[in-house]
Amino acid sequence: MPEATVARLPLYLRSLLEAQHANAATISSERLAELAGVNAAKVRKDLSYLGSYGTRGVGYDVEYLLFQMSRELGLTQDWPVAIVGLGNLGQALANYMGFGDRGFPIVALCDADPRVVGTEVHGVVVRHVEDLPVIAAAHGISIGIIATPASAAQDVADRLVAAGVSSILNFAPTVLSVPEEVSIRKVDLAVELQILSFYQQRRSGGPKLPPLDIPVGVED
Amino acid sequence: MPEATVARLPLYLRSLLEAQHANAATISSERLAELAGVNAAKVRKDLSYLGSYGTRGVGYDVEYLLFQMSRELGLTQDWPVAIVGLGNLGQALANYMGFGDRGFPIVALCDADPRVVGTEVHGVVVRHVEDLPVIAAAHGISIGIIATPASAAQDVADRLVAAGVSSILNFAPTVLSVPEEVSIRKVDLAVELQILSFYQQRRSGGPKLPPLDIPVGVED
DNA sequence: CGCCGCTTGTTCACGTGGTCACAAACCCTT
DNA sequence: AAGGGTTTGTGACCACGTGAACAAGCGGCG
Ligand SMILES: NC(=O)c1ccc[n+]([C@@H]2O[C@H](COP(=O)([O-])OP(=O)(O)OC[C@H]3O[C@@H](n4cnc5c(N)ncnc54)[C@H](O)[C@@H]3O)[C@@H](O)[C@H]2O)c1
Ligand SMILES: NC(=O)c1ccc[n+]([C@@H]2O[C@H](COP(=O)([O-])OP(=O)(O)OC[C@H]3O[C@@H](n4cnc5c(N)ncnc54)[C@H](O)[C@@H]3O)[C@@H](O)[C@H]2O)c1
Repeated sequence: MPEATVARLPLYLRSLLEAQHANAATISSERLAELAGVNAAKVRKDLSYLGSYGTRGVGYDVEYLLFQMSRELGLTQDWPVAIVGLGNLGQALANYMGFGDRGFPIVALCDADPRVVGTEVHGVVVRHVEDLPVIAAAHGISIGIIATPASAAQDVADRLVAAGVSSILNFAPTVLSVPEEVSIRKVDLAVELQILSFYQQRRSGGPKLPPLDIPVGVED
Repeated sequence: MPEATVARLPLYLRSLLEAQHANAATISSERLAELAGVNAAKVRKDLSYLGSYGTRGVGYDVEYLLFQMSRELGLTQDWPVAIVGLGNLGQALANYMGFGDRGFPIVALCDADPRVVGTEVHGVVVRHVEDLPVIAAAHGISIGIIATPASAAQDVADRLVAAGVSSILNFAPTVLSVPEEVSIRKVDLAVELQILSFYQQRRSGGPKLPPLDIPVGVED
């Protein structure tokens, strides 16, 4: 299945939940596309990777498609999550209710700062990052979230991998190297803002300054 | 310039800053590729969109490339940012130092909850979201961050657009519709976790259950 | 029972992005 | 001054993802 399709499945899932909430029994690819903000043809092609679960002339059965998609995304089981680094961001994540509700219970919190270790966040006691192997094994943790400063991120990633965690979500602005069999995804807010800045300046600044593509043939 | 290239420029920028920090005068595409975690040929092609700023046999002048790239990304000026919604996430973002340092000062905070309005976060007083037009105009805000519940996100987006904001970063798990001339980027943590879950189950669960692509000829 | 409108699933053409490979260009050494 | 080693910039090719179009299939209606 194409990576691009996988990345859209969660959007469809969310849209299906909305449709279900609105008591829709079936949904057309066009409506689903509208809810998910994509092209209808793309929706049909994506869904066809899951199997032929639609009915021509009718659409897709919302309940059934929800079940199939949840199964495909691995959401029929819970995936316990550990958060490492409980600063501003880590605490916000730990306090967020939306994860546990959706099958990603936050069962472990780790930090290296002795002032943070032992405190309680959202009902979970913060443990020392050294204890990761024991904690991970005890809870069957397979997903880890890194919310430490960039300087500590690679070390934390290594510890997570050593503890048997094979999926990592990284908020630190740095490139991590992990074994091939470990999935890694990154969320970098500074990058997002800079991308916005690029297009913003394209629009407003426009070509005020000359392109300045005159080569730097200066030395002579 | 290809969208994919634009999305990588910030990575190169960060890598160049690292190189600069390590007192490197020049840097090769290969080294830069290593730091940014991409292919070297891709680096060269990406950089060639900025102009021919390299020297064959030598590499790229770190300082000069930093300047050119900052200029291209619009980072030679500050872009004041407003955050709307100061719950868990919004407060974490407001307290984060990394944005102001990199040219994205957080100059305004808005919320709708009267218990939050008037409080101070990281030295900035939270204003009511109704006042957005005045606040935005006063500070010249062009970038807005939405950190409200999903149910309020579209309303907030409309308010931001009405206030003249033309770049939006959305943390709420919902699809927003905005005018064509407004850039929008979204960060959805639940989606990221679900993508990880998909590959996790592919690895661990593997094809334990049969593909189950037998059509649902059930009703009879 | 057959026709008609609707929606899916799939095919095809296209555009974008990624990778490879190599000539051109540069520095340094001799 | 010339040659060797190095690295850029780019052209060609390939893979992937996207969007449009359409036949096949389904339900409902007359
Ligand atoms: N806070 C935000 O809004 C925000 C925004 C964008 C990016 N980020 C990134 O997210 C990361 C965390 O940001 P933050 O504001 O929460 O930082 P923070 O400094 O508030 O918190 C970092 C936490 O990590 C802990 N830590 C440090 N080294 C550790 C180690 N080796 N093992 C375990 N824990 C360790 C610290 O004790 C601290 O509790 C940073 O990389 C930052 O760049 C944060
Ligand atoms: N906190 C997290 O770690 C986290 C993780 C993933 C996604 N999110 C998403 O980020 C968003 C914010 O999460 P949170 O945990 O901070 O939520 P929260 O409930 O803690 O805070 C939401 C804030 O938005 C304010 N608000 C509500 N309606 C508003 C309106 N119309 N105008 C202005 N402000 C309004 C509320 O008063 C509140 O202060 C949510 O959409 C959530 O799904 C948060």
